[in-house]
Amino acid sequence: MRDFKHSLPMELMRAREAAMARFRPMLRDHGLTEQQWRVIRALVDAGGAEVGELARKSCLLAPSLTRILQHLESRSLIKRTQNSTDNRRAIISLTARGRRLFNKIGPRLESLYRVIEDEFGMERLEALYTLLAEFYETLQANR
Amino acid sequence: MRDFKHSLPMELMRAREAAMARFRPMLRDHGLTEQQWRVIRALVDAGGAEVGELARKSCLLAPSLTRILQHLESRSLIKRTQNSTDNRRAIISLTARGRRLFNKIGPRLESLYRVIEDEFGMERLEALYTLLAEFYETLQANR
DNA sequence: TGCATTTATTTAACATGATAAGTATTATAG
DNA sequence: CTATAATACTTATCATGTTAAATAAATGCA
Repeated sequence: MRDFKHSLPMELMRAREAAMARFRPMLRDHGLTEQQWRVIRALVDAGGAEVGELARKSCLLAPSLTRILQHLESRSLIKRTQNSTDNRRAIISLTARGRRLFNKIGPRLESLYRVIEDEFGMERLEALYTLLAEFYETLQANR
Repeated sequence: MRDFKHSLPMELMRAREAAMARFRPMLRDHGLTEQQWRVIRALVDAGGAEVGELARKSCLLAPSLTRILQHLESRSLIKRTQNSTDNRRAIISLTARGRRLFNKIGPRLESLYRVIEDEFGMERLEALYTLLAEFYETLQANR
C-alpha cells in the first residue's frame, strides 16, 4: 500500500494548517474565527448576498453558515434584508460596524499573506494555485 | 485587495473537500469518520504508538484524538497498553477487529484513489505533492 | 528527600463539520 | 385552483476543531 505519508487529503490539510497558523492568532485577537472571517470577506466581495450564495462563496455548509450568521448578527456585524418577492430568501449584508472591522483586519492579513509570498516565492505560489484549481475542476467534472 | 477567489487556504480546502467527497461515503458505510480512519491507518503504519506520536502522524489535535480514541476503544477497534517505565504514556494499537476493518476498507479506498490518479494524471499529482510538501516545509521553517 | 518544573494526556467550553430531518415558501402539474 | 413537488433555509444530533485549564506522572535541582 501507498505510504501513509503520501496521502493527498493529508498533505492538503497540512499545507492549509501551516498557512492558517499564521492568520488565526490575529483573527482571534479581534474575536473572529476563520469561518466568520470568510463570511465577512465574502460579503465585502459580493456586497450583499443570499444565504445559499454566501455558503458557496465562503465554502461553508448551510447549517454552519446558519449558526455563524446568527452569531454575527448578534454582534451587529451583519444585517438581513427580506426579499419582498420571495420570502424564503433574505439578503445578508455587512453593517457599518462589520465594514469597519473588515477595514481594520483586512490589511493586516494582507501583509501576513505577503510574507508567505516572499518566503515561498510568487512563481511557485502561482504554480500551486494553478494545480489546485485544475485538481478541483477535474474532480468536480467527473463526479 | 487580492481577489477573494485567490485565497490559498480556501483553494487548499476546496481541493481537499473535492477529494474527500469521493472517500467519505464509503467510510461512512463502515461507520467511520475521516478522522477515525486516519487514526486506524496511522496505527497500521506504525504498528502501535503513543498518543502524542499518533496525534502527529494522523494530523489531529490532542483533544480531538483523546475523544476519538475513547470512541474507537468503545467499539473495540483499538486497545491501550500501559508503559511500565512511564505511566503517563500508553501504547495504542489496533485490535484484531480493528485490523480486519482496515483490511476491508483499505483496498477500496486505494481503488478510489487510483481513479483520481487516472483522472488528474500521475505527473501533475506528483507535482502537486511536491509543491505542497515544499510549501509546508517553508512555512514550518520560518515560524 | 522534597518541591517546583516540565511533560503527557485529558477535560471543559464554545464553534464548526457532516448528515438527516423539519419548516416555510414558492413553483408546477392536473 | 389545489394538491404536490421543489426550493431555501433552519434545527437537531453527533463528531471534531480550537483554545485554555486541569490532572497526573516524571524530572531537575536545592
